[in-house]
Amino acid sequence: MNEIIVRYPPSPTGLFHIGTARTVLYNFLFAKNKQGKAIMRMEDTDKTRSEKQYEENILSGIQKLGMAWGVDWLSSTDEVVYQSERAGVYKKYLEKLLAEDKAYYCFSTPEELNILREKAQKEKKAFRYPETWRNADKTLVQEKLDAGEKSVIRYKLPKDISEITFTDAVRGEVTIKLTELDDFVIAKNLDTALYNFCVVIDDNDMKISHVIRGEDHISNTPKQILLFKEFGFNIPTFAHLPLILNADKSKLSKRKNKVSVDDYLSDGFLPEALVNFLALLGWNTSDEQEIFTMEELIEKFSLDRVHKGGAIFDIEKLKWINQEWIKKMDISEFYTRVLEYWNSEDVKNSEKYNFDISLFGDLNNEKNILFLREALALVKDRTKQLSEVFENLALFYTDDASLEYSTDIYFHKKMKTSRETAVESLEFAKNIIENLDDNFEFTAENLKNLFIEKIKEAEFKNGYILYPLRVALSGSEFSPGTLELLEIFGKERSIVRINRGIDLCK
RNA sequence: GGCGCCAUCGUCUAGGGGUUAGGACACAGGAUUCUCAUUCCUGUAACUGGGGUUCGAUUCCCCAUGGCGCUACCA
Repeated sequence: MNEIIVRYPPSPTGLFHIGTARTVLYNFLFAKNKQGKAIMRMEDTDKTRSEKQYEENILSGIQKLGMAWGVDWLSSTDEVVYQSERAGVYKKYLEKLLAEDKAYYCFSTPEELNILREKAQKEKKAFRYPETWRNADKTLVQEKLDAGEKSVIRYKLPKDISEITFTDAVRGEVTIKLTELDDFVIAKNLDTALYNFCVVIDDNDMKISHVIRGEDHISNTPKQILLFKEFGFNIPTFAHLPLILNADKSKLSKRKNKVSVDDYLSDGFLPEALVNFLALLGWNTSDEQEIFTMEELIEKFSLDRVHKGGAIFDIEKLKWINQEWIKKMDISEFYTRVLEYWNSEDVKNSEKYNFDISLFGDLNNEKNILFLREALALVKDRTKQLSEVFENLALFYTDDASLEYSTDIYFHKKMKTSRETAVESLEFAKNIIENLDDNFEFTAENLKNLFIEKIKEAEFKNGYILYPLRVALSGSEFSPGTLELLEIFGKERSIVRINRGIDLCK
């Protein structure tokens, strides 16, 4: 059995795209599942559109997604292959085709061709290159070349083949008639080969066994197969993945969606969640599992369970998966991740997020670290995105004596509380706290037992006391548990906040 | 326009010749809790249409329809 080799084929013409990430992921999962390997191939033949910054963004994005899993996504590749550095290789093959009269120079200008294209459109016919230069006089061609006239190199479509059929690993047999094709351009010139040509040479040189890519490449496949055959190369197995779609079912695009992986990362989504979510967009196991570790994904992945139809990118599901991953974390991990998040360059440099972590004091100080960890523990399971955390922590750091909030929130129908009754409730709570024994351990659990008992004695409802107390402690109607708040603030700070509440209500 | 691909709840999907068409997200209601969140329970909600094949099609075949993709000297 031949070795399984796949390629990651990003084109550095934009920031690391969610769709690219999904393609890379599926290639990775497939290769790992088969104990094969993956090669990073930067498809940067288009010099005008390719940019170094995008290349770096893609490479680092792939690392970011893999890192969280303890997986080095590039480990199985010795290096990154750049198509832009392989022009010499392509040139040899180009010259070979030219010499064998399998390819030819074409001097038709884009303008000329466009006119024909529009004409065909009007006549409701498919446009085909009219083969003007297919059998042109050699000396004429040479003269034009010598004169430096602009030309391209076209592949001479074989006339003895009527159709191309290939077996797609996700779609089954796909057939395209050769009459649908024309003498397509394979290079701008000897030094600038184009995509459809380069990938064939590369796939062969790299011994690629499986080409896993987006559905938008189906129509390129027959052209490539023609070239594979022309050179006598082994034809890899193709697998065309369903597209990721906008809400309106069009191909996922910048105009209608966030498409850059960095955007999602800086919105506080975990790489684990992103990968988990992406894996499920177009693929699934037949069981009902939704949350997968990378190991499980690798173990269970197979191309024959890849869906054929496109899938809409549903941010709500992503949020849910993200929260599931956050809930799975222990508090130390959460602490580390949140800090990493606040300190990541994208978040720091973004105007959108102003997380001033100096709020938490000097985080080399043991006491500050401890307090932050406790606060994070209270906030963790209610977090959907890391971007919410800072705001949710604010209440722990505001000045106790000058807490600001509207006393309207003391009103609660079900608890039968109001701004007026709050004074009684708060005095009651304060009294309990002030009269604690010196050796009373100020923990949520102890406090709960004590409060429940005292409230019962006084024949109040739990909520009648605890709800206003929450408001006084947090300055908000929604917060972590009241007893947990007491514990984290401790006796003294709690009393200050309660007094503040009483003042505000009077 | 031409060619190709695709088609199960709003979304992601399972399923498959005979099923109460299953799960998850979202949404709604309820239980628990001191609120929100969590957790638990319940509910609303789908096989695009028409022909075949068949005792029986949502499932297989064909057609139509619809959606999308490609239609570059981009990838």
